[in-house]
Amino acid sequence: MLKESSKLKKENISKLMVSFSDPFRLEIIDLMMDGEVCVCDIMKLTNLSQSRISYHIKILKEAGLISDRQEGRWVYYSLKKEALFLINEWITSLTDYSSNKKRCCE
Amino acid sequence: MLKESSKLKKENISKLMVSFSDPFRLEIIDLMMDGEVCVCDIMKLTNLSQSRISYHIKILKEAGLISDRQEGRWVYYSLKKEALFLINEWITSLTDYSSNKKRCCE
DNA sequence: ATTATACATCAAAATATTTTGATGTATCAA
DNA sequence: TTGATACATCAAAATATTTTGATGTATAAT
Repeated sequence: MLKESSKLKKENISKLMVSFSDPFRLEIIDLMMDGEVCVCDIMKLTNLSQSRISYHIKILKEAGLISDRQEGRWVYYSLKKEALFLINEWITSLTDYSSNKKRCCE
Repeated sequence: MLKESSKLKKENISKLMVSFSDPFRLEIIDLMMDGEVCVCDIMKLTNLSQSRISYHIKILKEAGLISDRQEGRWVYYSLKKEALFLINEWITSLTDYSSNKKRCCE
């Protein structure tokens, strides 16, 4: 069962998954795959409003998926490798189950 | 970028991720890791109402995460290996990026 | 045929999330 | 010190999701 096989608590898992559940957040995450971005970058590359982006960024941050680094007036956001790693591990534990379990009729 | 590296479309990704974004659905998924379950099993093992379970099952089904098999009055649900595999692949592509990308100051 | 079981579906209510536009704060440049 | 930029935060409105209780459908047992 998930409880046993994952280092993440169910609550954290759902928060992380919520991050991925919105198309606009996926866009933002997508941009972060190319490295650090600031809100202004995201504004240029998508056409979401500033406060809308800040809102989504907040969700991502509270899920522990991204980190921020301030440089003057800019705040740069990037994906946290550690979080990605934990998610990957969790998903893998889900996938692995399927090699152990058989269907009733197989 | 995700677009390039994944076989899943962004729309499908978010639907799959929505599946994982609700704690009750995670419970249900958790139960399915032990093999096929029917709604009545889920009712016994959690204490969600029948229609509530059916609702969540529907979300999971529409996301393509589970399959069903009817046997008399019972419908057995189970995780789709293929879907798990695709998610795993997508998450891995996310994680892999981090080995290629450097922070600005590293 | 009748009744019970297993589940789906529906509409309404409850609740949660998202968007918008306005305002606030910090940094910087002139 | 004034004005501009980058972003956060807020409250209200818009929208979406979830829950509930009722009803519907199919299967099966009596």
